[in-house]
Order: sequence, then C-alpha cells, then structure tokens
Amino acid sequence: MTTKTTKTIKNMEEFASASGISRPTLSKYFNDPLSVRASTKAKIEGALEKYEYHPNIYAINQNRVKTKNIGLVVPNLTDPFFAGIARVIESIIIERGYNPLLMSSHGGPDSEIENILNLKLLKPAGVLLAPLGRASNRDNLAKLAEGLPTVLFDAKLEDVGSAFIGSDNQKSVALMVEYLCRSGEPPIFFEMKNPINPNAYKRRSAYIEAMENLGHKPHLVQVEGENWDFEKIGFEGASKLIMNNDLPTNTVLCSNDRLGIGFLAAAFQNRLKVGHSAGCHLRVAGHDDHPFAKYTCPSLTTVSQDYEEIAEASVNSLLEIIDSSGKNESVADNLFSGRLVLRDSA
Amino acid sequence: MTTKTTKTIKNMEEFASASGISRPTLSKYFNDPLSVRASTKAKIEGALEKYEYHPNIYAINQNRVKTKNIGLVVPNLTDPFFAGIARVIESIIIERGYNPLLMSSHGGPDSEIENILNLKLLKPAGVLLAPLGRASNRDNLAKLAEGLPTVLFDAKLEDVGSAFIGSDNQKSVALMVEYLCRSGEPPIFFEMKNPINPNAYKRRSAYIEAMENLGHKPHLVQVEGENWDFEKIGFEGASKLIMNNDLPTNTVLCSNDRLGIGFLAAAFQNRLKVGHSAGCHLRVAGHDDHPFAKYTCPSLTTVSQDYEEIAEASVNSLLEIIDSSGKNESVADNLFSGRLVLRDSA
DNA sequence: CATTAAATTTTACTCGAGTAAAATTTTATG
DNA sequence: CATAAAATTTTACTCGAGTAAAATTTAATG
Repeated sequence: MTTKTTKTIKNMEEFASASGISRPTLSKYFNDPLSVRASTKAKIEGALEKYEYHPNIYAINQNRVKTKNIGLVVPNLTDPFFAGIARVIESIIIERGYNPLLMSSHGGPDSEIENILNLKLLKPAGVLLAPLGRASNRDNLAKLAEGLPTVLFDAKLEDVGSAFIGSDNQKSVALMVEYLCRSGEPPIFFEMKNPINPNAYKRRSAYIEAMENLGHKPHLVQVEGENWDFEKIGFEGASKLIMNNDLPTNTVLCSNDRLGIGFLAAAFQNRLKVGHSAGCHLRVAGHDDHPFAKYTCPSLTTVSQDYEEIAEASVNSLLEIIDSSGKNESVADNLFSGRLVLRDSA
Repeated sequence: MTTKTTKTIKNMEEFASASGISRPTLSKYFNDPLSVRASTKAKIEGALEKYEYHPNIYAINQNRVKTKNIGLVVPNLTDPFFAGIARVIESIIIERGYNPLLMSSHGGPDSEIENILNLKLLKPAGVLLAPLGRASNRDNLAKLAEGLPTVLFDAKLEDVGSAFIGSDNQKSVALMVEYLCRSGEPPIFFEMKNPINPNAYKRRSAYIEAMENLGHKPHLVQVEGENWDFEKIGFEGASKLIMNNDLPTNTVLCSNDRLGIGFLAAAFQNRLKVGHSAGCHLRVAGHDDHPFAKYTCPSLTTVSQDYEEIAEASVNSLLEIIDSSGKNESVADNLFSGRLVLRDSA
C-alpha cells in the first residue's frame, strides 16, 4: 500500500487541482478510463494512489440520463437455482464495468412490479429480468419495460423485453425421455397442474412430443400446488400417488429437480427403493441439476443447465442493446441445450 | 387507480406549485411523512394520487449526510440459510421505512471488504453484517465500521460492530446432546477441522461441555475442507469414515445441517440405515433446520433457529443505534435459543 | 517542420433536492 | 378572543458532479 497524504480530498474539483488534470477530463476518465489518452490515464491513476478520492455516486448519477447500474431481478433468491445464476450474472456485470442491483420478487407479482419501479428510480442502463412467469403482471411489466433495455432470462413473457435467453426444454426433455425409454420403462411426467413457470409448460409439451415420437403413450401426473414450495408439493403429491398405488409405470420424470427431491423423500418414507439397479421399485429423474441433486438419496439423474453460458449470453445481449442505445429493437432468442447427468436414481 | 393528469412533473419545484405546498415542507414530508401536520400530509397525498411524482433518489442523497439506506451483507446467498434470513431482514427494513441494499461476500474476505467499501460510497445509515468469520479481514472491517452504525448477526467478530445478534449455540447444542444421550448412545461430533464460521467453534465447545456434564467422553471427528461446499465436505468425510469403519458409536451430531445432508448421502450410498427405529445402523442429527432438512432421507432431526426473531432483533438493534446517532456505543449481545426439531434421522 | 486530427482545458451553465434562518400563518390553550 | 407554540412559507445558499462549446494544447502523419 502506498502511503496517502494526509490531505483528504472532498470533491472532483479538489482532486483536479491535486492531480493537475482538469475536472471535465477527470469526469470523462471516471466514466470510462479508456476514453482519455494513455498518458493522462497513467497520471490520474498515479494521483489516485497518492490521494484518497472516490467520486460521489449520487452526484454522478443525478445529472446522468443513463447510469452504469444494471438491474437484476429474479423470482426467488431462496431457490438455489436463482441464487446461483444471480451470483454468476453479478460477477459478469461487474467485469463489464457495470454495477449490479439484485432484487428478488419473492413476494409475488406486486413485488415484481415494485422491484422494477424502484429500479427505474435508479435510472438503470438496463434490466435483466427472470420473471415470475404465469403469475406476472405481464401488461404492466411490458409498459414498464418500454424504453428501458430489458432482457428476459429463464422464463419468457410475450411482448416483454427485447431478447430472451433460456434453456432449450424441447431438446433436453427429449434427451431424457429417450434415455429413460432406452434403459427401461417409458416415464410418466410428474408436474404441477398449474405451474407458475413457463418452462414447465414447455417441458410438458416436450415430454408429450418425445413420447409420441418414440411410439409411447404420454402420461401426465399433475399435482396440486400454487406456490414456490416445490419440495413440499412434490412430497405431498408423490405420497398420495404411492399410497393410492396410482403409479402406472416404474419410471417417473419430474418437471424439475425440486419436485424430484420431494418425490424421493416420499418414496423413501414409503420404503420404495429408487434407482436403476436390480431390486429397485422405481426410477426417478429430474431437470435442472439443482445444487443438491448430487446429495439426494439416491443421487438424482437430471439435466444440467450451464449457468455460465446462460449468464454470459444474457449480459451480452443486454449490453448489446444498451450500446446500440435501443436501436436493436429485438435480438433473436437464445436457447441453450442441457446436458444429461446420469446418477443413481434413474 | 385514480386517473393521473397528463402533465408530468419533473421535480419537487413543479410538484410544489401543483400541490400548493412549499418545497421545503415537501422535502420534510418525503423524509418523514409524520413530521408534517396531518392536514398537510393529507393534502400532499391527495396530490400524489393526482400527479405522478417521485423524488429523485440521487438528488435526495447527494446533500444528505446519512441516507435511508441500510446495507445487508451476508457471506453467501447461495446458502439457503442466508438467503432465507436476508429475505426476512429485507422486508423488516422496508417496513421501517428504510431501503435495504443486499450484498453477498461469496468471493471471500476481499469481496467482503469491497462490499463494505461500496456500501460506504452509498452513505448508508447503517449496516447489518453477517461476516464470513475466521476468514474475515477483521482489522480492516473494524476500521471500516468505525463511525458507521454496524450490527453483526449470525457470526461475531471481536471489536467489530456495536451489537451482535445470534443463536445460543451453547443451549441448543446442549439440548440436542441431552436428547441424543437420553434416547440412545452418546453422539460423536462431526465437523470441519478448521471451520470458517465462529458458530462452529462455539458448537464444538458446547458439545464437549454438554457431554462432560452428562458424564460422557466427548469425541470429535474432524474432516478436511476449507470452503462453503459443506454438503460435499460432509459427504466425502462421512464416506471415508464409513469405509474405514471408524465410527465409535451409532450416533452422530453434525455441526450443521449441510454437513448432515452430506453425511446422510454417504450413509445411504454405503447402505447404512439411518434412523431411530429398530433395524437402523446409525442416528444422525444436525443443527439449523435447513429448509431441505424436511426432505432428506430420512428427514433430519435438528435444531431450528427462528429467522423472524433474529431478523427482528438485528434490525431493532441497528435502528436503535442509528436513532441515538451513535451515542449507544455498544448494545448488549442478544442470543436466541433454538428449538429441538425431532424427525426421523435421530 | 508544417499540417491535421485528436485530446484537453476553460468557461459557464445545469441537475434536483437538502437545509438554515427569518417571516408568516395556523393551531392549541386558557 | 388573546396569546403562545407549532407548523409552514419565503428566501437564499449549498452539494458534487455532468455536459456543451470554444479555445488551446498535444500527438500523428507525411
């Protein structure tokens, strides 16, 4: 650490005279260090080591139309999937010289709208939004997103945002269905009757299509449940199924891992052995590669989504739109295909 | 929804003439709605329904010494415990008329310091900090927290912050040890050799003390592992233990639920039956009541911490310090005792 | 070294409130 | 209804940059 001189610098004016660089040039530097000549950049950075000075964030942004803030809104930070992807996206945003503002819409559609409203007060350069889905107040969101560079990820809402990054449920579900059929009985599809997340609907139809392509009759098992407490919903749904002996096959494909975790717990408590080895009663597979899928009993066979890939693509799309200052009306959707992760449960 | 007149209001000046209230009074109102006469409050709120106006956040804060922001720094948002408690704390902060700024220090001690630095640029009224623990750069944190109302929660660091809210590990571990001893063999203690979290050290000594009080010899099993990937650490540690037949008793108390989840997975893969019923090889208990503890196989017996209680107490302490404008040098620590949650694993 | 292009400095104005002090109005109290 | 106390309005100044335009300096090029 370099020793700093005792003189504390209060504002850019003072730092200008201390460093011998004019204030407008400093302003330019702090806005984008590469926009000034290399020699002046070095001079400024030399002075920054000598004096303690940080531009006042509020003063900076007050007079700016667009700040360096990027909003990051996810439906539920308590869900490890979103917590994980938020973390990756945040670090990419920082890498690109922007400032992430993380918010969770756990409270529901109203809280989602409020998050965007609060964000807009902060005049962000753009927003990365993973919407609640079916529950979202779509019209309102669309109105709010107008004129604000917005990229959706994870779930798509028609007419909201100008790009969408997500996973190719069609492909990944087909992969899983093919694997399950090839290695044993064709699977039933275990899901919520009225899922909140649009991915669930895509997975449902992908399952039906994949089954029909293979000449099997699709079989949907739809359990009740409206909220985000997927493990509970899966557990209770599966418990009923098992108690009533309502399983037409020995293979279950769950719409997502969290339902699968609940399903496995129910199977265990009912003494059903899950797995693909001899002596097992049931095969269970999921989707998403939840961080805990490795540690379920048995470990959960699933489809993994590449966080890095989705995060990177989302930020790239958004920055592209920001840089073209909204001219890029709508970028093409960007779907990533998952990877089959074979473990013990199926 | 009331129809808003078309005239858009750009700043407080315009809103002042539109509402017939002077700008300084409006300023006072937005700072604290109860600081103006009830009749003027009503008049302002009537105007707010008629016109669309929100004070500019940057302009508000630029000239303020203390903002209405409260920083909320947790070690790891990917850990459901912190995601959960952050959510509760956030909503309480909002309830009290403040604005939460959530940050995660997942990157390690440097990222923890940087979070506080970034927060300080936002001139927060105070900070609620759940520090990384042993890894934290304590001296640096202490220096940064000087003059900034700071309350620690979850983990305590000496000489940092002016209050601490946490759980009474002493009591809760004693509860669990007594239960386990009463209902079967005395437990060994399964933990990390060099835990990052101070709670782990308190739990270790609480275990030793409780065992000795009951006339049993404590037995620590310490596994390697430095990071936050507790399930993995627990799984690998337990796998080794089991393979080497190194378990001196049939009862295991894990330092936290995430280690326990890993332990259960290892037991399952090694065909050890876990539970308290006849025919089981092993009893396993945890600590924290992790959101997934209900859905492990078998469900995990553990100690629950009351999120609401801890969250409420943390915010209260901080606001108290803020309101007394730093006069309350240090408030007493506040420890909450956990509640035994008996499930199938022990 | 002359010429041109690029970068920087000067100058001057803007943004949207916070805030302090004095003057005035409104409300509470007897 | 007079009077004191409390609240509001007026007035005027402050905060810390962003930004635009003209003037000047510096670097690049042949």
